[in-house]
Amino acid sequence: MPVVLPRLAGRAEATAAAETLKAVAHPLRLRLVALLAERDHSVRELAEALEHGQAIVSQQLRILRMARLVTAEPRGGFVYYRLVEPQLKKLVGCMERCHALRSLPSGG
Amino acid sequence: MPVVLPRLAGRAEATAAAETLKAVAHPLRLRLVALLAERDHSVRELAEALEHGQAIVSQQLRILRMARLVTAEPRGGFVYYRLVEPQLKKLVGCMERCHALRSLPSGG
DNA sequence: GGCTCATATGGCAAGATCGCTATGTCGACG
DNA sequence: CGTCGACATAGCGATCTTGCCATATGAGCC
Repeated sequence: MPVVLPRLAGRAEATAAAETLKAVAHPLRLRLVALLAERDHSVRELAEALEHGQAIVSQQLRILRMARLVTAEPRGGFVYYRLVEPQLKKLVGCMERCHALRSLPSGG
Repeated sequence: MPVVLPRLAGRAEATAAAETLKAVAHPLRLRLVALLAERDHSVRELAEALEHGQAIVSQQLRILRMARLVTAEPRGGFVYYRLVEPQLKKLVGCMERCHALRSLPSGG
C-alpha cells in the first residue's frame, strides 16, 4: 500500500502510457474516439460527421488502431471501427491515479 | 438526457482537450506529473529524480505550466511546482465519459 | 474479366517538436 | 557591489507530425 503511482514514474511505463496518450492528443482523433464511444461507425460515417476527407480520417484511424484504442471489422462492404474498452479504461485509470494521490485526505 | 459526450465531438472542445492531452503525452512530462502528484517538488529535485538535465526539465515544466496543469511558486530560493488539481481532474473526467458511454448497461 | 464503391497507403511541403548547449535572469549572501 | 546557486530561455540541427492529393488494394457485382 505504498504509493500507487511510482509505476508511472518508471521510464518504461511512462513511455508506454505517453504513447497511448499521444494517440488521443489530437483534435480529430479525440473526436473520433468520442463518436466511437457512442457506437461503431464506418469510415465514411466518421468522415461525414467530422466534415473531413476520407483519406485523413483513415490515416488518423490507423494511428488509433496502432495504439490499440480501436479495432476495425469489415462488415457488409464497410469497415466498422469500434473502441477497445480495456485500453481506454487503462488510460483513464492511470490518470485517475495521478489525480487520486492529491485527493487523498491524508495526502500521499 | 441526451448524450453526455457530444461536447467533445465539437471542434472547439476537442481542440482544447487535445491541447491539454498533448501536454501530458510525453514520457518525461508524464513522469513529472506523476512525481508532482505525490507532493510538490523543486526543479532540482525533479531533475535528479528523473536523471535528466535541469534545462530540459525546466523546459518541459514550462509546457505543463502553459497547459495550466502545474503552477510554480518560488519559496526559499527554490521554485516549487505543484499540480493544478481541477485541470487534471477535468482531463480525467473527459476521458472517463468517453469510456462511460460504452460501459452503460443499455449503451449510449 | 471489367466495373464501382469503400478504404488504405505513398509521397510531399510546411510546420511543430525534440534534446541539447550556451547564456540570461533573479534572489540570497557576504 | 560582486558572486554564487537555482532556474528560465534562446537558438540550433535533426526528427517527427500534419493535411492533402493521387493512387493502390479489396470486396462485391454484372
